[in-house]
Amino acid sequence: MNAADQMIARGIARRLLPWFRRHRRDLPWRRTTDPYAIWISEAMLQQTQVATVIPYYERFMGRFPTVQALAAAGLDDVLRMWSGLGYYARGRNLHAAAKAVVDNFGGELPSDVASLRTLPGVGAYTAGAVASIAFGKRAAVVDGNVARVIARLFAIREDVREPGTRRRIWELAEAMLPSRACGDFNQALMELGATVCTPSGPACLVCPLRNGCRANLLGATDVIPPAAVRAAVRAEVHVVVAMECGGLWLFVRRPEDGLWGGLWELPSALAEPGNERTIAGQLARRLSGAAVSISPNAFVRLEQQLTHRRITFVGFTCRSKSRRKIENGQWRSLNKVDDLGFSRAMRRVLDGLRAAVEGKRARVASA
DNA sequence: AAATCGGGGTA
DNA sequence: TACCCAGATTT
Repeated sequence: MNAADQMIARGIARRLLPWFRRHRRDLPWRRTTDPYAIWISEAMLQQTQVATVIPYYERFMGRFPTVQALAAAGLDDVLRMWSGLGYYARGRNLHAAAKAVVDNFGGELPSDVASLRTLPGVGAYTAGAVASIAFGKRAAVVDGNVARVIARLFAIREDVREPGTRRRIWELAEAMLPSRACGDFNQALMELGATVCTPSGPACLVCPLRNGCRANLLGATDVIPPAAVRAAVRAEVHVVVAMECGGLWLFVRRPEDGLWGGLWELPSALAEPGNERTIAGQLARRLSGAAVSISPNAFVRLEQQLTHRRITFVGFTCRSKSRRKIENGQWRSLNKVDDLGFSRAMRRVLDGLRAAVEGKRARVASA
């Protein structure tokens, strides 16, 4: 880092901290000093916007108010509270980390970056955030907001996702840290990125750092930082088999690794456009262990957009002669599955199934 | 270094 | 539609 960068870096906090005191949003996790609560919020905020997190945070803290409560809970219970929030490894890691805090740290969240980093799901960002915000330690953070703000302040035109660029941005973030109020300073940088120094159309006119910002002086905030190059979205078809026997339906738990790891679902399999019913038939036969006939028509067909794929769900019903015991499976009433964690996509499939079952019941009743 | 992992907000 | 969000982990 050169001397000019050092000069700029040291002047940031003096302008940013007063701005933050006036403009800080009132967020649930800013009303507490409990390190556990702050940690939960940071885990939920990974790749997830503030507005999305708020209701999940409130529910989660109501159900697991302490690290002991979280550590004592079952994984299913944790994933159920995470249901719909996405990136479910976060929930699994949080649960494992809570147990580690109880087992290895006497039930108190460690306060230093190195110890925090040993917890599953706690990376460089989260360790710095918890250390600085919850414990007042002098630790930097770099998230998407901070990377964008720093790239613009110093007119860094390289891809901020490149490791070399990331290292430079971390160094600058550390150089900018004031000697105290580091938690506020880190939050201020992120708040600025979220509300003023936005990805497109930043509000430079009201930015407290506009005078020292090289991208602003160059009129280059629209090209700094450069947009990410993203992988193409691929299309997939997932068939779903809703297998019923005596009013109960078969649910299975997905393997812990991979998409929607550890969540529950109606049994599903990857298919190709056109062979949905064939694949569904094979899946149904494998599950029931006997010849079964699946419905001629799909009870639901819907699309779920993920970041890197567009998944079409096609669901078929079938009736099993017996409720076979399936590993990681349960036979449940359709209306009593609130204790299971589902993906957003599977919840929509289940809504479609309930509607189809209700519709059939109504037709039978009126006949 | 690259791939993987969700779902929603916003222009 | 395209891009991004208080990233971490695995390969």
